[in-house]
Amino acid sequence: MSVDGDRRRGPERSRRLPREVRERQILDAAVRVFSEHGYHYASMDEISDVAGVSKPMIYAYLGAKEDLFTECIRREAIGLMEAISKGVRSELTPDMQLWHGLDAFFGYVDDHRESWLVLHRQATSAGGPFSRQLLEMRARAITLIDALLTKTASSEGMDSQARKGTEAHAAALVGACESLADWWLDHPDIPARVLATRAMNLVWMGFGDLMEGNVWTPTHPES
Amino acid sequence: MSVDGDRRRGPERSRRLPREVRERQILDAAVRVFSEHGYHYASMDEISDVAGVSKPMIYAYLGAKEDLFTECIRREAIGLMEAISKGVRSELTPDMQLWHGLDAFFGYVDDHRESWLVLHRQATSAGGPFSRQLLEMRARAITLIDALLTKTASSEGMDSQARKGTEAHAAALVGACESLADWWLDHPDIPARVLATRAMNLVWMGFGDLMEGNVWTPTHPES
Amino acid sequence: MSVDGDRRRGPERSRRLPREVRERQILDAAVRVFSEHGYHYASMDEISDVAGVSKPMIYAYLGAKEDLFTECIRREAIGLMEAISKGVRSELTPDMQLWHGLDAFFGYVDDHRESWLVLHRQATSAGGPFSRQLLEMRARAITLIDALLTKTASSEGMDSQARKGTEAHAAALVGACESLADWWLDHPDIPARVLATRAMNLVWMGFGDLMEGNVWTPTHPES
Amino acid sequence: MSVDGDRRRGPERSRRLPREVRERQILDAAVRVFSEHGYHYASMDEISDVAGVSKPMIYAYLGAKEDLFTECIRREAIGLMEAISKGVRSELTPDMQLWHGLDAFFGYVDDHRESWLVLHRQATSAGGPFSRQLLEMRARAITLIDALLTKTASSEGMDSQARKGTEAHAAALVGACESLADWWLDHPDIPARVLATRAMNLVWMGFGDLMEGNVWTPTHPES
DNA sequence: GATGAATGAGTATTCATTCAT
DNA sequence: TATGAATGAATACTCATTCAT
Repeated sequence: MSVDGDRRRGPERSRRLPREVRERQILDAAVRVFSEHGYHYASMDEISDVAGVSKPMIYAYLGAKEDLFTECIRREAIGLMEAISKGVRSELTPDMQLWHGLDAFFGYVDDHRESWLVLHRQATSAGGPFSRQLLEMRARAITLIDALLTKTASSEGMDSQARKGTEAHAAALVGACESLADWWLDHPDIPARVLATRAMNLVWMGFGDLMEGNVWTPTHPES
Repeated sequence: MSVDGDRRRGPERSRRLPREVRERQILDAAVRVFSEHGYHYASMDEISDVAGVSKPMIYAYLGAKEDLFTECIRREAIGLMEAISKGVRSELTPDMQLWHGLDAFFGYVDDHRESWLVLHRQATSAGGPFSRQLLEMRARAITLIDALLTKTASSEGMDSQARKGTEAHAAALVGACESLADWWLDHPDIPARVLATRAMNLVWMGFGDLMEGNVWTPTHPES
Repeated sequence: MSVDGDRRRGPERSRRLPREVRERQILDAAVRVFSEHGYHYASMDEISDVAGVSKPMIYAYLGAKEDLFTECIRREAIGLMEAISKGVRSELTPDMQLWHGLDAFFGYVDDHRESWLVLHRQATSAGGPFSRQLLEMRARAITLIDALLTKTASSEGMDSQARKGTEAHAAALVGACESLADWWLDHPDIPARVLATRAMNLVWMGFGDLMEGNVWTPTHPES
Repeated sequence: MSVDGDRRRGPERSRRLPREVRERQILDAAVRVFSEHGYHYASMDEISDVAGVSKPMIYAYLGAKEDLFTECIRREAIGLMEAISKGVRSELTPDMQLWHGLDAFFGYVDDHRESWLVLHRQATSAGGPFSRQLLEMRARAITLIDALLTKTASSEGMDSQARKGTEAHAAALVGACESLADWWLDHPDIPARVLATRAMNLVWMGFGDLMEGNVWTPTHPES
C-alpha cells in the first residue's frame, strides 16, 4: 500500500531516551499517521517506523492501537481546549468571550491541521470506543458555549422559551464551526480571522441582520 | 466477534428472486450493518447473513465491499436529496423554500436514522474513496442553500461584501444542521419540526435577534 | 482481470442448435480461452461467454472443467496426429516417412498455433490428470518415431547396442521438435519447411556431418 | 484436498532463527511443494506447514505467492546454471565443453529432481509472469550452446549457410535434453552418464552416423 | 530499555458447480 | 433445450500483538 521506499523516518532512532520523550515521539508519529490514513488504514508498523521506535515499545508505553489512538485524541483535544480557554477570559463580556473563543479555535486549526484532522474526521467515525472521547470534548465545548449564551440571555432578560433552546443552539454553533473549518480546507487562502468573524456573525446576528447591513465586529480589534 | 449467536436473519431466504429485488435486499442489509458497525468493522459475512443471501451474490450484483458501500451512500444520498428537493418548491419565496428544505431534512433524518448514520458518520471518515461521494452531496446541498441565500440577498439589495460570504454561510448552515441532527440522537424526544425551526432561526435571525424576541416562524404552519 | 468491456462473443447465441454443433462451439471457445490464459486462469464464465452458451450447457454436454480441458486436448491431439499420419505413408522409405512426418508437424503447428499452445504449454504442466492425455500422445509419437528408426536400423544391420537407444533417441527428437516449435514463436518469419528440414538434419545427420557439408535433403522436394 | 492427515512437517519448528536460515527453509519447502502439486494447486498453507513456519513469515520474508515462486525458480535456475558452468571450462575444446556441460546437466537433474521439476514443468506453464524467468535461463543456455557450436563451426570452416542454423540447432538441443530428462523420469534406471552420452551423440553425430557405427565418445572418460 | 522474530485469527474475494424455471 | 439465480468451499493475504533475547 504505502509504496514510498524511502520511508521518512522520525528521529534518528537514538537509544536510551527517557520515557517521557519516547512517549511524545510516539504520539507525534501516531497523530501524523492517523491524520494521514485514518484510524483503520494506519498500521502500527508505519507508526513505529515513523516514530523511529520498535513496536514493542509502543505497546509498552502506550498500549494497544485503540489506547494509542485514544491518547492521541486526548492530547490533541486538550491542546485545542486549552487554546480556546486562553481566549475566553472570564473578565470579558460574554460576546467578547465568544469572539475570542472562536478566534482561538480557528487560529488553532490553522496552526495544527493534523491535529484537527485527527480530532474531527478520524475520531468522529473511527468506530466504537473513540467517539466517546470526542463526544466528551464536544460536549465540553457545547457546555461552554451554552453557558455563555445563557449568561447573556439571562442578563438581558430573555424569555424563558428561547432560553431553553440555548443548548441546541450551542450544538449547532459547534457544528457550524466544524463545518466551516472543513470548508476551509478547500479555501485555504481565507485568513483565520475572517472565518472567526463569519462564525461570530452567524451566531450573533443571523442572516436577517446581515441583510440589513447589521454586522457584528469586535469592538477592539487586535494585532 | 459478533456475539449474537442467534444471528438475526433477513427475509426468509426465499429463492429465485429477480435481480432487482435481491439488490434492494442486499443494499438494505448493507446500510443496516454499515450504520451499526461502521465501514471497517462491518464484515461481508454479516451483510450477506443479514441480507439472507450468499456472499457471491453480493459480489456478483454489487461488487466489492468498497463498491457496495459507495452504492449505499449513493442511494441514501439520493433519497435524502430527493426528500429535500420535494420541500424546496421554486414557486415559494426563498425563506419559505429554506424552511421547507430544513423541515424535510429533519423529517427525513427522523424517519431514516440508519441512512443518516451511514451518510454522516460512516461516510465522512471511512477513509479513502468514499468521502468524495459524500462531499459531492454536501457540495450540492451547500450550492442549493447558497443559491437561496444569494437570491434573497440580491433581491433585497444586500451590499456586495456580505454577498461574498454566502457560500461560507451556507457551509456553516449545513454543518450546523448536521451537528443538530447528531445532537438530536442524544435528545430524541424533541420533534423534528422544533429542530427545523431552530435551524431556521439560527440562519435567519441570529442570536442577537432571538434575544430581542425576534423569532422567525413559518407564516403558514402546516399539519 | 479480463477488463475488455466489449467482450467478444462467439456465435450470436442462436437457439436450439443440435448437440453436435453446440459441442463444437464450446470446444472451439475452450481451446481459444485455454490457449490464451492457461488452464487455471481460464474461467468457465469466460468460456461460456466466448462460446455464446450458458454454463449449464457446458456442464451438460462436456462435464466439469477438467473433462472439458481433457476433451480439448484429446481433440487437438487427434488433429495433430492425423495430420502427421497423413504424411507418414507406409509405402515410403523410413527416412522419407520421417521427413514427411516432420513436415506435417511443423505445417500443422503453423496453421494451428492455438491448438499447439494448448497441447504443448498448457497441457504439459496444468497439473494432475491432464498430463496423462498429453503423455499418451507424446508416447504415441515417440513410438511412431521409434518404429521408424528401428526399422531403418535393423534393415541396415545396426549393431544391437545402438538399437537399444532408439527410444531415447526418439524421445529426444520429439523434445527437439517441441523446442523448435517453441523457438519458432519468437522467430515467426522462418517458413515451416525450413524448420522441418532442420529437424530432419538434426536427427539424421548430426552436427558432425553438417560441418562436413553433409546435408540431408528430401530427394523429391514438393511444391 | 490434501488428504494426508499426518501432515509431514519440516524442521522441528525451532524458534528464533536468523532470517537467512528461515528464508532457506521456506524456499526449500516451497520448491518441494511446488514441484509436487504445481504452482496453482500448491497452497501457501501447505508451504508454511512444510517449512515449519507461519504464513506471515513467508509474506514478510519472501512476499506474495508469485514472488515466492519466482524466487524458487531463480534460485534453482542459478543452481543449475552454476553446475553446468563448472563443467564447461574454457580451456577445453568446444566438443569437450559441450560434453561436460551435458554431463553436468544430467548429473544435476539426477541429484535434484525436485528442482528440475519446478524449473521445467511448473515454471513453463504456470501462467503469466514466471515464464520470463524461465525463458531467460533457457535463452542463456541456448546462447551458451550456440557459442560453442559457432566456435567449432568457424574453426572448421563451416559454410555460411549451415552456420546460420546454429541457434535453431542449439534450441533444438536444449529441447532434446529437456525431453530426455523428462523421459528419464519414466526410466530411472539409466545412469546419468548414459543419457549425457546419448545427447552428445544426438548433437554431434546424428543418427546417420550412429547407424554407420560412428559413435562419439569422450576421449578421456572420467570416474 | 529495546528489538527482531514470530504468529493467531480474521477477512475479502473468487470460482466451479448446480438448482428451479 | 436452455438459462439466470444461487452457493459451498477454498485461499491469498494482512495486522495487531507478543515472546525470547
